Amino acid sequence: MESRCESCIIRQFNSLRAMSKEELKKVSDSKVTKTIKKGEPIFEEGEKLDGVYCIRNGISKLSKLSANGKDQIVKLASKGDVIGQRSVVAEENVNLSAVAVSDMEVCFIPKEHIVSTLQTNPNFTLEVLRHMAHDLKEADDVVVNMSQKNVKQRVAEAFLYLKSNYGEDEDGFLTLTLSREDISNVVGTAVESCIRIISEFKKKGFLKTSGKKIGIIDERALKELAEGF
Amino acid sequence: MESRCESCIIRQFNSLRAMSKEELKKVSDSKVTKTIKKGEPIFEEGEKLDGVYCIRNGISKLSKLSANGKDQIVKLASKGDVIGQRSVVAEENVNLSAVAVSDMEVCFIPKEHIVSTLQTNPNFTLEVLRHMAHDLKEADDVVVNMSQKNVKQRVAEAFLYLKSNYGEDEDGFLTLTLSREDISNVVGTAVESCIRIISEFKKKGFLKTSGKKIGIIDERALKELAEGF
DNA sequence: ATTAAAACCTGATGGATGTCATAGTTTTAC
DNA sequence: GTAAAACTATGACATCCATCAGGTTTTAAT
Repeated sequence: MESRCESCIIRQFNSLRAMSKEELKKVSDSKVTKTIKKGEPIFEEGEKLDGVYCIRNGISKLSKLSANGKDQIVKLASKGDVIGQRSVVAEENVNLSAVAVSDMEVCFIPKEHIVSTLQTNPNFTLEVLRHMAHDLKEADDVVVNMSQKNVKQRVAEAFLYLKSNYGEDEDGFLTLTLSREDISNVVGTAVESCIRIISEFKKKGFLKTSGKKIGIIDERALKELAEGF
Repeated sequence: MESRCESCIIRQFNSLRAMSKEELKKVSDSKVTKTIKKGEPIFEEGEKLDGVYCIRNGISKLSKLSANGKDQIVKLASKGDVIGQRSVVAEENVNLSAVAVSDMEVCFIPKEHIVSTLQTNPNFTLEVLRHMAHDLKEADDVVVNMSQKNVKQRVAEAFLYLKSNYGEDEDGFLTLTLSREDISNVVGTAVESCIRIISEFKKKGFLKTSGKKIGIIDERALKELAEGF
């Protein structure tokens, strides 16, 4: 299952594409590919990371524990995303926990290679910077949504997000199946409230469910609801 | 009032300190110092920025308009902060509006100088990256606070933040006086709710007010409240 | 296949918070 | 210096949403 970074397609989607051949060779020689089962952690909030993780397959939730004991999911990361980068760049302990929400395959890249490339290859640094600028914008948007939209709107948005980012299967169900609790933790609400809203959306014909799988039937209605019409 | 960037103390607090003498000279030759009165905008959401603004004096609110017409304040920027950087780096229109909440003096730096330095000076790029990594962490924290803390806790936090970042005057009032509406927009709540909570804090002896000025009396109580005890 | 555990769902209830109405106070502008 | 405008404050009320309690269904383990 091992492979060379130089020929890894995933790399095209992230900042590693700005590395030179030699830099990439060093990374490839020292990287370690790991398999992570659904539910297992990649790293935990507060840990000191010795490198970053490049996601080859699967999806991870990045979350932060709040004072009241609830986990707020701040971001979902998938194929091509590099996680742990923020903390390596800032030379701080990691501020979020990463847990697999589906089986994953990731490459661990020791930070020495990242740090030394950051110090010498401005193209790479700029590429990382651009990605972080994008993440920051998204985070700003999340802040606004959290404070200005109600739970129903945020639940609607969450499903639209899941569809547009991870797609749906041949039966029209969202490819990424999250537990009701995970959905609640994305939305920032109580599990019961979240379930109630899903039921309501089902009754109104916006959604369909089958076990924990959820499918979007009326995307337009969800969009209008999320936008506040 | 004009001065050279090379001898500007402000620079020590931001990423410009990683510029070389020559780079800084070019910036200094092309920069334009502007005075902005309280209440006036520096730039508006959606605009295309031709440069960044380095704050020499005063404080600006960075906010985003939500679908329901309310302005959510995402960040307060002050002396030494460089604003507009995210959008210049990402080559996107700016995602936030910047409005002065006190009289300000800012230096406008054309983006050519920023972009060319980003492409050639890895130290500078890394410095900008570190700042952005820090902002991203803060944004993550705000997301968690917004979703997991109640309004009372967030109001308490806001005052603690204002004290620790901008200090208080000789009479014990917060140096930065925001309108009740601005406080509400930081906290993400209705003005009336915010005012009611301020009244409650006053009755409990946590705060004192004098006109729109607010002073913290019992910092410990506010901290405990914000942390959820 | 059986049982235990986990996840999902629904109802009842109370507290938190937004909205509307109205009045007092401070600031601004002429 | 005065009137208008903007801001601050408080009450009444409706709604949203979290919590608790109790059920059902699904999943996992033996």
